[in-house]
Amino acid sequence: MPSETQESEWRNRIVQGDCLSALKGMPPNSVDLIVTSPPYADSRKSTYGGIHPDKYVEWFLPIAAELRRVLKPEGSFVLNIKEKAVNGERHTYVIELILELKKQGWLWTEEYLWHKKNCAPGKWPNRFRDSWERCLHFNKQKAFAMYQEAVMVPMGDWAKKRLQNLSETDKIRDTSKAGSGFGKNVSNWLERDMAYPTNVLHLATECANKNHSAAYPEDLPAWFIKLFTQPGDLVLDPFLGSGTTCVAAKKLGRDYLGIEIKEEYFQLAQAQVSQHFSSQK
Amino acid sequence: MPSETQESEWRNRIVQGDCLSALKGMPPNSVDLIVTSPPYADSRKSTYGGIHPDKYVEWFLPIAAELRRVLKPEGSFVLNIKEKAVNGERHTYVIELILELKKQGWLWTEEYLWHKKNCAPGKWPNRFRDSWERCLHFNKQKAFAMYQEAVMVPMGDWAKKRLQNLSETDKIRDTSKAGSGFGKNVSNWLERDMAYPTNVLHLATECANKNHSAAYPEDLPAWFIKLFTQPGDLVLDPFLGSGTTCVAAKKLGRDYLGIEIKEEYFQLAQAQVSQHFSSQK
DNA sequence: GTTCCGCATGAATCGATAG
DNA sequence: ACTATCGATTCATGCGGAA
Repeated sequence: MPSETQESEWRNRIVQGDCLSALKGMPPNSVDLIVTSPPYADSRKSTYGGIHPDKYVEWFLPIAAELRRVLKPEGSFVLNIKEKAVNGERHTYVIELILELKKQGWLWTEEYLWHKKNCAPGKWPNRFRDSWERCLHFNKQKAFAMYQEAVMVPMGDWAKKRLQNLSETDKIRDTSKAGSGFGKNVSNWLERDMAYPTNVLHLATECANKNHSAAYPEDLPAWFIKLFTQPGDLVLDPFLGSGTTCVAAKKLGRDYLGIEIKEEYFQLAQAQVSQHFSSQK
Repeated sequence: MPSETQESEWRNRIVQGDCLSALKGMPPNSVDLIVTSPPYADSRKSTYGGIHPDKYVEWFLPIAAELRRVLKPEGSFVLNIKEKAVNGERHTYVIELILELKKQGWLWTEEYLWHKKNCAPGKWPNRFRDSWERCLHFNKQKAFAMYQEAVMVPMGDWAKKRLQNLSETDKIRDTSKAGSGFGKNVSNWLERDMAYPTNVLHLATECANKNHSAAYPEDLPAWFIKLFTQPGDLVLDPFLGSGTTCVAAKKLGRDYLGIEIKEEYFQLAQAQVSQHFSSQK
């Protein structure tokens, strides 16, 4: 960790260390977006020092307070998380966390979903395979940065047909509408082969043939990075893992800052990001 | 409402009245499955007497206590619900309700999702269209009835490719085999091509062109009815609305009980169910 | 009898305006 | 300052009429 708290020291770096300590060294109001997938409760205890579900909220809250401090007022915080099933029930630490984060001052703006196209197989007597995770969206204030056009998607089939066969009367009608001042955005209609997405991301999980267990597809942080930042903005992941968030940010021309406590993952993350640089040049 | 509390009085009927009062007249441990979509907070205030978001939990809890009383020990309770956006934030009444239901003794077994294929349009500066709702699954005890085979689905790409590559003669042969009742082999193949679903239901909302506004596609209760009951079991919907749950139950050979307070919806629900009867005969 | 196209219609939400 | 109402925005779906 650098001892200076100048902003330039906190850009395009991967820091090894405890994220709470590292965050405390950072200047306030300097991050545009936080995207992270924290260690899951009790899972992979051997590899990551799992947190017991009953202790999860109290473990996370001090970190969240620091995240709130370093985030810009118009910034966003996206938390990818899913509660485990414990003793046949869904544990409540995630929803308790939402309530506590609100007490901390966070606004719970939205709950996006990651609907996994392919999820781990398995069979249990009391439940099916879990194919979704929460992407909780928090803010410091009601007015925050959002660039919706950056994530538009092609429209449904019907639109293609419509646009192909756009009749003369249709065109005339649209024009006259605009002329009379009612249809304020003709361009919207004419250029309309793209639509805004919904709050569900339907992405596949990353394939397993990489030499790390990144259960977080690059498309996930990439989507939120496009949606909530512009090129040159700073993206923070306090639980970097194998580096996915930083790679996504760099590929999109954003600055990144990753924090990772485990030596092994820290090395891996550095390698992933460097690899991208070299392949770029 | 009947004054008797004999079980036969509470099967294959639609009751008009306040659901809390009606439930209190019911015998305990008599229902196999409760599937319902209660009036959403503050919505349809004009037509349904909307409940204020801040009062939602306290309004729902006494009803939930009665539901728990009438549910069989091995029964399930599926609650389709989604929180509103209030003042730019997602309201917390749904997650507070989960915590309170647990205090009441319910087990929060799972959270299924309804991922809507088509969701309401709209554009806002701070969020996208909401295309999902929660289907919270609660139980009285850890061991409950679940018939997973009843909701198996055709397998994914692997099966599709196989079917694509089948020659026409193969298809005909397979079809005729199946149709003629031969072929344990065929059924084996079919079973191999079937997989257990996940905890996400990807269904379209019912379209508006019907003469009632059932914003609850019949496939949704039907799926849970198949999953958690057997023919002859009793399915309860304490907020019946236009009757969708009862129609789904009856079509699947289950007994039903619907409770609806609004005269208009009560009439509509009765009509819907009768219509199904007559078209059956 | 098909296929195609036009159209109305939402379990929505926000911001502005009015009381 | 707080609540109530209204207009604007937006797109997948299925019906009905047309080709």
